[in-house]
Amino acid sequence: MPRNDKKMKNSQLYKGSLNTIIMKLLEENGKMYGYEITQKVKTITQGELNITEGALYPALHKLEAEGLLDVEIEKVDNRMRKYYKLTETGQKETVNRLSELEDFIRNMQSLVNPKPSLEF
Amino acid sequence: MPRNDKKMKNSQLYKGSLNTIIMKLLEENGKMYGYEITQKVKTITQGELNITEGALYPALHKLEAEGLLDVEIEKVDNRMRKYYKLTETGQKETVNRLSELEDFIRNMQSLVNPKPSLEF
DNA sequence: TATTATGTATAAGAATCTTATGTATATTTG
DNA sequence: CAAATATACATAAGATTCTTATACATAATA
Repeated sequence: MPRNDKKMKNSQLYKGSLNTIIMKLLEENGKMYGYEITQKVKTITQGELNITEGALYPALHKLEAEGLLDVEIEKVDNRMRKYYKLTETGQKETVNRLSELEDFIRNMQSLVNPKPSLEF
Repeated sequence: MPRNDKKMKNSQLYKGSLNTIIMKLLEENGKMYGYEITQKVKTITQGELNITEGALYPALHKLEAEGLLDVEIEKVDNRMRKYYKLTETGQKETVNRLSELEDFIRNMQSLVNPKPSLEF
């Protein structure tokens, strides 16, 4: 059974951003399951970012182990789903992560798009 | 001889962005040496991003090995400097990397700051 | 004279991700 | 209806990138 995923590989730039993405999506949507997260990200980025299972599931397990996520298992259509949601700690930490992301983006833009000192 | 660098550690988000930063700075400044790059980045980001030597020098060596950078050794004040500059290939690749960075930032903003469908 | 600044370098280990699998059920397509 | 695709989870091996800790050396400062 071949996996015909056309694995166009993500830019190295995404390395390190997965946890923040997961936490933000959970903050926004209350609870989500793994597969749903991959699809949501694909949709939002118009196919530009594809989260692989090999990255996603270990990340979810780690966030759970760190006490940032809670899990709740459901069975839908005879298929298992593991719904994740932010714990209270997770909610607080999400604020920090999003703040870090803003700083990061701002810094990257400063580096790449340096403002001319003055113009006229 | 202790290094008293107050190593406040960088956010994981920066992981994967170092090559792009180096190439952009070289595109902008023509040629730079390693230490100069660390200082420039520190200045531009107002101390928020500190590139460590352990990350920088291997990255420079790799970019050189990939044919994206050329190196030229100078001796200033009896101290060695290795000036790096983009090769022609490196210049072309820099355009791609910057384009990737723009896409990355755009995608992260879409994920984190989803637009309301319509507002009024 | 001891520390800090300048300057390069590498090695060990951590963290994150890709790639390749494995298992299982439901749905769609040829 | 059989095969492929979609849905849904999981892990292991290896690659890549980075942190941390060193190492060496000279110049400037406290």
